[in-house]
Amino acid sequence: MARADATELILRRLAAAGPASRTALARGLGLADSTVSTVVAGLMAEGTLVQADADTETAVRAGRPALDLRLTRATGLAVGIDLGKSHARVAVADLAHAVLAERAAPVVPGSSAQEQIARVVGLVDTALADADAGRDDVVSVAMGLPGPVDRARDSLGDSTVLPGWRGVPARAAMAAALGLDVHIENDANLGALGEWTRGHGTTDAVLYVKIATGVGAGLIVDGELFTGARGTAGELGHTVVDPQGLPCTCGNRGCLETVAGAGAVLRRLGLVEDGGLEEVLGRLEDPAVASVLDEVGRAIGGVLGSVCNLLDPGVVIVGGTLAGVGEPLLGPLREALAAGAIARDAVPVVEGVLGERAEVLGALAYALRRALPRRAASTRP
Amino acid sequence: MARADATELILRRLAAAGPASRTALARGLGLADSTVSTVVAGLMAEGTLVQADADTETAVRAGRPALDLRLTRATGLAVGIDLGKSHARVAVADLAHAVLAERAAPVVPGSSAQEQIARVVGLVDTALADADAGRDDVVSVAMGLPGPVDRARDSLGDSTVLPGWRGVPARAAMAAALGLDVHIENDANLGALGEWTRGHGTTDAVLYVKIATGVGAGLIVDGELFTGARGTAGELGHTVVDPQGLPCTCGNRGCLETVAGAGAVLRRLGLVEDGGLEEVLGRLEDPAVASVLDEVGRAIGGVLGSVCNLLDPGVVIVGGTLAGVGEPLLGPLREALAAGAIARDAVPVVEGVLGERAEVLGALAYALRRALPRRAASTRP
DNA sequence: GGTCGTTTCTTCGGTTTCGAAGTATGGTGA
DNA sequence: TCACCATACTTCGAAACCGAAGAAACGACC
Repeated sequence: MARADATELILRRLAAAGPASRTALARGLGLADSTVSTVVAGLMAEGTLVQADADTETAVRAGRPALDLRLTRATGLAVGIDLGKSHARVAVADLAHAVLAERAAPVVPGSSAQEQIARVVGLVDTALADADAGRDDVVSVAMGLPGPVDRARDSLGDSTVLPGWRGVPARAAMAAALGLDVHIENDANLGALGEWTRGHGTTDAVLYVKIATGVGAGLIVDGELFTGARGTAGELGHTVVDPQGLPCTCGNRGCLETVAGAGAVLRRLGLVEDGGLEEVLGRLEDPAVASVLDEVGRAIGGVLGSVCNLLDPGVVIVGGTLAGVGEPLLGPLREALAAGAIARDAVPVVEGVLGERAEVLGALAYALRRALPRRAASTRP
Repeated sequence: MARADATELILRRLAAAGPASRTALARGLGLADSTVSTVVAGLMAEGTLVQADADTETAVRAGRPALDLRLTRATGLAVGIDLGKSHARVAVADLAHAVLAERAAPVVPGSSAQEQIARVVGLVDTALADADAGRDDVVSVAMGLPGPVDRARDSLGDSTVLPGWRGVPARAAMAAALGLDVHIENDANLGALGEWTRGHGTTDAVLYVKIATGVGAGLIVDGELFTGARGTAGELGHTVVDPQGLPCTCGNRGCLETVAGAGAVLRRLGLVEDGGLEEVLGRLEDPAVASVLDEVGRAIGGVLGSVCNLLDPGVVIVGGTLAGVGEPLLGPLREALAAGAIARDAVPVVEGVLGERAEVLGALAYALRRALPRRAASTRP
């Protein structure tokens, strides 16, 4: 609740939410129009801000058109990183929210944290080079990791997806390798942020469900990521759906992940993990595939019904690699959700629009939210 | 995010959080010490604030002791109301958080909303009279209702506990009967707020579970009640624990409420609803009772394990009439929760300290949070 | 009992922020 | 084409707020 002065509020807001007009800033920050005008004039004079071209897609309505302000490139860049079991992705943007570069590369599953960090650092440098920039230009970095992120230790909890990171102080290690401060966060949480930023920014409570190797969730409350007391919120995959079910890696029986998620789908179809998913996508007409997807959708939908009763989200966004199959999975999921929910009208379920980029772009959004723009000519002593 | 001036911030904070020193206010609100001093001096001069006696239980530490400020009685009173299936409770407090009066009365289950509203209005007037006050002195009222509170309609959703309220515009009806604006909220949510206010105010995310006739939950995030997109969050009782289980009033099978909650306990022990619970409390040694409580605790604990994986609360507080049995229920609950949770160390589970007063006091806390103190001598034109 | 350290509260000059009134810039409809 | 409306931005005097420095009120320690 620390009260910041108008200049800082405006700079942080522009970095976090992207270009906006003076009036929009005033309304969003609870400042007087006149205050914003005065401050903006100063920031423009020093070159921190510029007025965007007026040819933006202005909604056709009465009144003088608003002039968007955006942070210049001199205020810095933000970097988002998404590390998965077998891939790494990096995106670079300026503080006006323009994505300047994106890079991705495979990662050897099960390799050590050191190797993976080196790979990521290489990707970051390449992407920065693509954007004609260097690490010196970066003012904020965020990285997504598959597994519970323990805030107290700033490292990965027991992740079965990245075994090489056990005991590694993830945040510190990455920060040291890059020479920059790094925020770390669970990948499903970042996926939620990504999808929220590019589409459902107005919805009150958003639940993002990532159906990939495992099943994870991210929750956005009041425009902020909800991460729980220790930062490990979002573990949906180990909800027990059948106490007599198959044993799970977590030690319990009948977790959602034993019947749903890409891993379970491939196992039940007798496919290998590598490239198996592409085969599933190509065989959606196959009755065996359809039957498994139907069952998976129902299992997840059933759990989501109870979750919706408890949390009442405004929308459920489904992402992750398996979400790419679309209706064959989402249809049964919606049905099961509606059956389990008590509310008169069930929560809408939509497919994410970012696909496999949701997590990197979410990491980017996270980094932008925490970025403090560099002043072109700081007046501080 | 609307920025308010210091005077309003200070008044609202004192009403919401109770007496505090100048320095504490400055820190909590992000204001300069000098600003708070100036504003407070003005408010004291006009009689809105007074300095509390210094003989408070000051933590023994170095430095000049802080002087708590509190709102005078002239700034108004707050009223909290808790309406249950067969009871109504009312509490009156001043804006310095001193509870001035409490009243309770039985209500005929199943009676009409009109009758119940009349009963509540009578209780409010009696409690106000106890406090030597009248309705004119009240600046904020909040009421808890058992069932999902639909924000869009400001009324009770399909509540099986208060059938007489179906279709009644709860908020408007109550406001009209009292001649005062009234906030309405789910009772488990208010219980969460009550327990949080009197004990766990520092914990990050708090999950309150009310085990009464049914099973409900309230969640506090960032010091604020989380109510979901439509305001109906907290329905824990209809989480499916066994798809082949008993049919539930909600239309599904195997909801938590069919195996847990006071209703299920009494049914399984062959006891009547009225007064049956007292009998259970007196027969805790009876193996049949112990066995049922053990099973109920395990059922709730299992669900809470999954919920804790998803939400990672800092503490789980158990309240409601059935929580009064204590360890015979909480022990098995904790065990099942720990078994279902993936986190290294399980979330602590504690019994609420307010007992059956949790909901009224929560309503009071809710009312206080939304109270705007009356200025003794307002300077506005 | 006096000095020191610590925290709270006050004083005062300078800056930031606000509010009200006015100007700018586009649509809309006679 | 020209008043008229709606929204965005600017100007300027007044009020609110801040920061630094200092006074006040304790406990702790020699």
